[in-house]
Amino acid sequence: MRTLIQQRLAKLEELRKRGIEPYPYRFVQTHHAADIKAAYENLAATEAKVKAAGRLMSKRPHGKSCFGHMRDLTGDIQIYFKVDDLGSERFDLLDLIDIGDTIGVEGTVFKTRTGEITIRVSDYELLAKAIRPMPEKWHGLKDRETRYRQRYVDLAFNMDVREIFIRRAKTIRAMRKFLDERGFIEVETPVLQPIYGGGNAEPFTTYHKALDMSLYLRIADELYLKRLLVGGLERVYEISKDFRNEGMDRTHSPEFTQLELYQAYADYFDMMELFEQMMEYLALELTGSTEITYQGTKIDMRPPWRRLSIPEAVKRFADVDIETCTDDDLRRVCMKISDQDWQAAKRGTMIDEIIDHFVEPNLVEPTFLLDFPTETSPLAKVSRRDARFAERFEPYAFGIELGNAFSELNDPMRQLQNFRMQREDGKEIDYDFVRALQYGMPPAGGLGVGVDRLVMIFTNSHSIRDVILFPQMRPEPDLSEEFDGL
RNA sequence: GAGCGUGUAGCUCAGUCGGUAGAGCACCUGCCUUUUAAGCAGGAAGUCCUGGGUUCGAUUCCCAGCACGCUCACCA
Repeated sequence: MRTLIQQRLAKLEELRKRGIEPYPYRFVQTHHAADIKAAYENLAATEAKVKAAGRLMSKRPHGKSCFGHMRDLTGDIQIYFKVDDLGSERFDLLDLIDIGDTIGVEGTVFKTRTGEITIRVSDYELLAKAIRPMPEKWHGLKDRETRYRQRYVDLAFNMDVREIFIRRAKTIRAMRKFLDERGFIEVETPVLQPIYGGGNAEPFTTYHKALDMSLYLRIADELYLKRLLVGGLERVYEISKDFRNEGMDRTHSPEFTQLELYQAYADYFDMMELFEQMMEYLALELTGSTEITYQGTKIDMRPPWRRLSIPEAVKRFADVDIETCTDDDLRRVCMKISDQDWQAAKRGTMIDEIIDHFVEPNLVEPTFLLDFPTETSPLAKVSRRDARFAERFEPYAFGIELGNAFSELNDPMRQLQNFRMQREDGKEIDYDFVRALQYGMPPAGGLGVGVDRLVMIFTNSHSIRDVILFPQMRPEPDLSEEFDGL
């Protein structure tokens, strides 16, 4: 390692000695690799000069000529250096250019005997010297730890990883377009919150020096967005980072992206339709088809999605009738799942447990799971059909929970009551939110969507870490000694 | 938090039933003007994750730790 870096540093010095700046300021690109391939016929016929830039990926010297591949945003293109074209001084200088260096080339386009489109370089320029050795050309960088920690190397060498993040950007762009077209206003609400709410998750805590107060990083945007409905904004959404101080696994990251939207005068049925339509729209925008294959399973996103009530689902997958069974019956089922203490557990908590364990894994085809127990849904309206349940649903596909939605509770006194129940579990009440409801919030449907999870589905990624550029990691051992003596 | 797995050259990986380690690519030195996982010849490169223990001797066995992965638990 040390010697490899030293060798390259020596080349860097040699370049400077020959009056070449290894880190110049600017290069004007006229074509990307993909442009050149697309416009090949014309470029070759007119012998037009192209200027392309990128990272040198391979180098195959043959005495007085040299082939290589260069990679830019759009892909790879072969480049060909010849002593006849460059003169011996410029040609010999190639010895000081390493794989991994960023270079700019100028030249004409031709096809080699084997038919590969290639730039015949008439002049070239070093744009940035790389002094660290690159991963292997054939196998690339595989080590997951290095890929996550040094995502820049992962992106530079694994084109499919780039593709994931490009598609992620497209997903979010399409989401915005879909909502903007329907009259939604994009807003920004506080990340730093004095009281956290809108979920039951554990928050991250931080501290503001000037105000001498502790603050929470938001776990959800819900309570602020609903205040905007009180203010008359009618349709709002926010795409934001939320933070939850809890375990990590393939579908949970402590820092994740959520879409939350609220629509006045709508209920949760409207949210189901909106969600279905959005998923169909996204699938078509991203893949051109409503059929999505994820980890080997193919499903069709086309509306309408299956609607399955919790009582039905539990009956079907766990063989328990929660409409007639006693708390003790539920307790017995929960005991089978895990041997923790269920004696004091609330009915809603036990039903959640049964859903997690027996129902979720079965929700592979697109499904709305609806009518959750009221105890675990304090921000939702009670069902018009059955007062034991809330008008709430969660959309599922491939067994992954993709969101959460309700007919939003807008009765201030009932909301206060629900908050007071939660306070028994040590949760602070957001009185300002209740005050806002006292001014009157229109009836509304609300929907939260896990953006990272959508991206997982649309990119066939197994883990949420694969769709987050810099996933959270424990610190690596001290790097400073790698730099000692440099 | 628990169980299992992984950690060896810059990268991808072998290997040592306990005797201080190998391959391919990358790197260095030669030769080669349409090659392409270029080729040929020669060379250099390792704290075998860390710390203890057993042993004449540990990269290998044992214990503890660290990092990462998978599964489970936690998570409205």
